[in-house]
Amino acid sequence: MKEITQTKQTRIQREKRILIQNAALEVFSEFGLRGATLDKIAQTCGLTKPNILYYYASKDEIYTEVLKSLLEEWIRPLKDISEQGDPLTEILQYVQKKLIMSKTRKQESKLFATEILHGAPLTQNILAGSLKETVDEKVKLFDKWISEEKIAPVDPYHLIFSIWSMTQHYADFDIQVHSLLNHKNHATIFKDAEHFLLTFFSRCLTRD
Amino acid sequence: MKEITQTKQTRIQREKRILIQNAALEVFSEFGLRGATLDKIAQTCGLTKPNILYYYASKDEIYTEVLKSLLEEWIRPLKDISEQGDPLTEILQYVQKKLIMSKTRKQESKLFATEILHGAPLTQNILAGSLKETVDEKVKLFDKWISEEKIAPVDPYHLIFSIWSMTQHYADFDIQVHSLLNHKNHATIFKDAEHFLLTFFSRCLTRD
DNA sequence: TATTTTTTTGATCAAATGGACAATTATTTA
DNA sequence: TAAATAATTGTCCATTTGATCAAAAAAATA
Repeated sequence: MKEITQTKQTRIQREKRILIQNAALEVFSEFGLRGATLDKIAQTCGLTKPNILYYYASKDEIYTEVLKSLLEEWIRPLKDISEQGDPLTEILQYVQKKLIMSKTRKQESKLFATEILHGAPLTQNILAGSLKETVDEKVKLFDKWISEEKIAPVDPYHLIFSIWSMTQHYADFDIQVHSLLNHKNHATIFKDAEHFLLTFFSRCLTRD
Repeated sequence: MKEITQTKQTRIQREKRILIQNAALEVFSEFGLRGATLDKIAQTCGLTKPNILYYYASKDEIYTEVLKSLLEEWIRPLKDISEQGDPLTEILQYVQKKLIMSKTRKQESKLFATEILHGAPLTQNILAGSLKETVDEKVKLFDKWISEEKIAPVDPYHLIFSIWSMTQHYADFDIQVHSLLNHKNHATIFKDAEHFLLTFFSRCLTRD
């Protein structure tokens, strides 16, 4: 039976599905949805192609599954921004967390970037739902902080976009970054980026 | 004869090649190198597949050609930054130009983004050469301005990265931007973005 | 251990796709 | 206008690739 209900998952099913997802993340992030092949995924995780299709009905299903399982983790740092903390500190910490994610989870960043870049064909609803909810919530919080004159008045939506774009740039366009920086040491690049970003955002969020 | 030397190009060759390039830009930017098919390009420009292959030896050649012919235009605004002008004005004007390009040349922006994201397989040398040259030149200029205390001391490379990432974000991730901004009017989004970015960068580049 | 269920795989298929080519048609040139 | 050259296309091919399926192997269960 191919029916796989949450409670009746076999040990083998659990193991193999994770195996496949890891391989899929690697291949999808490098080649995109269309560039990735089941053969490549199969080879990466050491299974045969039909065996993969025993666990997932189609290539698209694997792709959607991988994205869905990453989304939660991807949004978390934004959710972590707390109304209780010091506004500037909270935002700078968010910047830092996003930069660390670009450093340590490059594949995930590239996967999301490719997906959105090409119109988010399979995840538009997910992104428009779960993500939008959290963003709207934090925008309200930022607006509150602005009205209380705790941070400088800036458009909260565009502030979030700027944090995303500047931090993710180091993951998504790593080839270019490294090339232009003479293939400087990876750790050094991120140390410099961190310094730049923190200076940048603290200046911009501090009232004159 | 398939030899097409610069001087011996037929009227038809000139016209058709441009026709193909425009169609190719449209298709490649939407689907990526692998997702795009010769059939789609042919359909888009109203030619037959073999006819396209009469003008270009392969799909890859079309792709490389499109990228190459765009690169010049893409780098130009950076080149335009002038040592003679007022430093802050020059940089803010560059930000503005890049944002306008995101607004009016979305396809090109997405094409470059996809290319670099996936390792720039066909243009790595181009990017590492022509682009790097210009970047290095402007970095020197920025460093000069910093030593003359005309702009605040920031890492010039990361400053350029931040300009690129923040402006291109509005083209590359337009789906997400529109979705999160409740599909607000296109012009309004860019007006808001411009205001945000100019405020942002002028604050950061002004010495305390 | 015997039986049932799950897992694995070799063989195969159909569709998609990049590309080749000869024959035909259109255009240029002498 | 006739010959030469350029442009176009219908047809075909080889490869890739997502997916199927029946049979075999392995694991779980009674």
